[in-house]
Amino acid sequence: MHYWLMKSEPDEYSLDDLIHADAKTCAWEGVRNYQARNFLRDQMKKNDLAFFYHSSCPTPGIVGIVEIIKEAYPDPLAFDKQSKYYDPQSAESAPRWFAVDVHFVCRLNRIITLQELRENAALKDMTLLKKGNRLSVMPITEKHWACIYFTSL
DNA sequence: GCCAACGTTGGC
DNA sequence: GCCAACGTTGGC
Repeated sequence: MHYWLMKSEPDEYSLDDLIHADAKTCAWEGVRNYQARNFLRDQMKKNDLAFFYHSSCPTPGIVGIVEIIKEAYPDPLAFDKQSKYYDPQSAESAPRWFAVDVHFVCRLNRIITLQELRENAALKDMTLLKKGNRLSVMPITEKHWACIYFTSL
């Protein structure tokens, strides 16, 4: 069992969008960073949990929890010429990019803001808080997961 | 393999 | 909109 943090820009796709999606489920597509892809493709397993993080918005932070319900499969947007995530170098016979399916678990009682995460000494080693970190999919330790979850209660 | 130029992320 | 910090591309 692994824990994750997944970023999404709420203008693009927010936790509310997921709550209102069919079966409260969506494909996590459009990851175009190799390190993030490797986590997603090689280490994300069914039943893993992930924090849903809102980025590039007025108050960045963790807003909810989702569950991985389908492990990695080729990202269909990479084959879609109409998509901004289209990648001509990703052949269907040798896909370069991958997606997983996630299902809504809960909204946190309150947003745990990036500022609050930074101010929590117990979280200072979190990948998210490392200088220059730009990963949209990253692992999170069980300790950090529990710490964040309990502060949300 | 080096590295300059360019593009992107994402907080502020 | 600014800009730091990366990641990618492509000439050499």
